[in-house]
Amino acid sequence: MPTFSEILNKPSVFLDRNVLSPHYIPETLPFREKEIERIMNGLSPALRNERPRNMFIYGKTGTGKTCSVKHVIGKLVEHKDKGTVASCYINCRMYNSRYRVVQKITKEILPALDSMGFGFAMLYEKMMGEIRGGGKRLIVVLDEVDMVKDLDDLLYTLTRANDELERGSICVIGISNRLSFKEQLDPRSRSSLCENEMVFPPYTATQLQAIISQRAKMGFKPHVVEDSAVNLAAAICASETGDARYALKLLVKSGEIADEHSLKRITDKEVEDARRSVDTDVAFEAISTLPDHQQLVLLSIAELALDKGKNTRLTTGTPEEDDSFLISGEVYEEYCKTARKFRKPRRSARWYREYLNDLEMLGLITTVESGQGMRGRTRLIRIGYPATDVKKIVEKNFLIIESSDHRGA
DNA sequence: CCTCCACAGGAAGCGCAGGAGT
DNA sequence: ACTCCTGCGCTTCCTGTGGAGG
Repeated sequence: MPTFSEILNKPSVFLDRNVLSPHYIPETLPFREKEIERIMNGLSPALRNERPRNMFIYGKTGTGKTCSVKHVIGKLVEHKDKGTVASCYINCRMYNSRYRVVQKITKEILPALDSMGFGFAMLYEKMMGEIRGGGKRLIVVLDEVDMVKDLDDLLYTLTRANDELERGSICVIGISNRLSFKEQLDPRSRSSLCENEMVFPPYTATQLQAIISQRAKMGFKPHVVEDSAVNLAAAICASETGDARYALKLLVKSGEIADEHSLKRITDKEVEDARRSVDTDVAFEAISTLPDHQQLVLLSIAELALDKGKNTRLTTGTPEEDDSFLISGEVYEEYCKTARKFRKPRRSARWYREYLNDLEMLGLITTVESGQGMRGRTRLIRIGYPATDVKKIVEKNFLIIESSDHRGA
């Protein structure tokens, strides 16, 4: 049995793990100089006590959108003549409705107030009072803005608020990784949010390589990471999505693997191993935090996909145009069975469709509208992760839930 | 051509939880 | 302690929608 001091004194390849965290904001963001300058220009009116124009930023995940905005906001509030500038960063995955967003803003600018349980009108008045009173130039960053359910209402509220304010103002910066969501917006809210638009392109392989090696130098002890390992990590990410966050995860995991095996260096092999491990970690995280019924739907899809795989095992040589698509209706039937098996009251078919949309948004499944050859209009569903893994994760989760239920009952 | 099927997704409304106002 | 109000998850009902089949 090791002691804590033994564990703490165990040699490690890491120098500073914080640097490798996706939340770390470096002093300089390579390859984003132009974008940062534009954001700074856009927000600079706040320092002259004017209202900055709203801004909408989009780009794929891990292209440095959030990082750049946080970087600029950080510089802004550090500025010596910041005057009445205030900022509020909101991740809309957690604050996904007009009510929650306004509640979060109010709590942020009025920390003394215990904002739980107020009605919307009350919160709104408190917020407005605070902005008016301080003549505040409030900058609200709405990250993953497409997650907000009543976004039109929210944007309307926030832009209308400016008309009511004779002192102070609200400026909205929306960040999204889905370009298409802009089309679903009400024309009025679209024009107000998109007063100023920016696109963050994905990093190229060489850019990723530079970013990773910069971070690796700060995060690991000298000469730990082999150059070829950095190149491999960059190549893996560039070929998949150009997601810099994924690249950082790979590095961290590689380091952990190296520590585990008491290795002094990180080579291609550790990166390869890390890749497999990161992929299952991501899936596990995404799936196990899902609400119960979404997990049940996912499990049903996984089981049907496995059944179908077995039946069509004879015709193995059809990787393209594989008919592993499932029909919405049959998945719902399977879901009802699964729900009964786990003694959960089943949700209605309408709500089940809503779950499908959520699962698709998370990239756990993909769906396509049925074309010809199909009867009627339905959705064809395909699972995004290996069905066996999904099944294992969900069933494990439910075994835990069930056993704790029994103890409770 | 029309009708039917098998769904998609909008609208309305319901019950509940939890805080405000009295 | 009570009533009122609000947000939220959900169901029920309903109106599209696009190909299959007669």
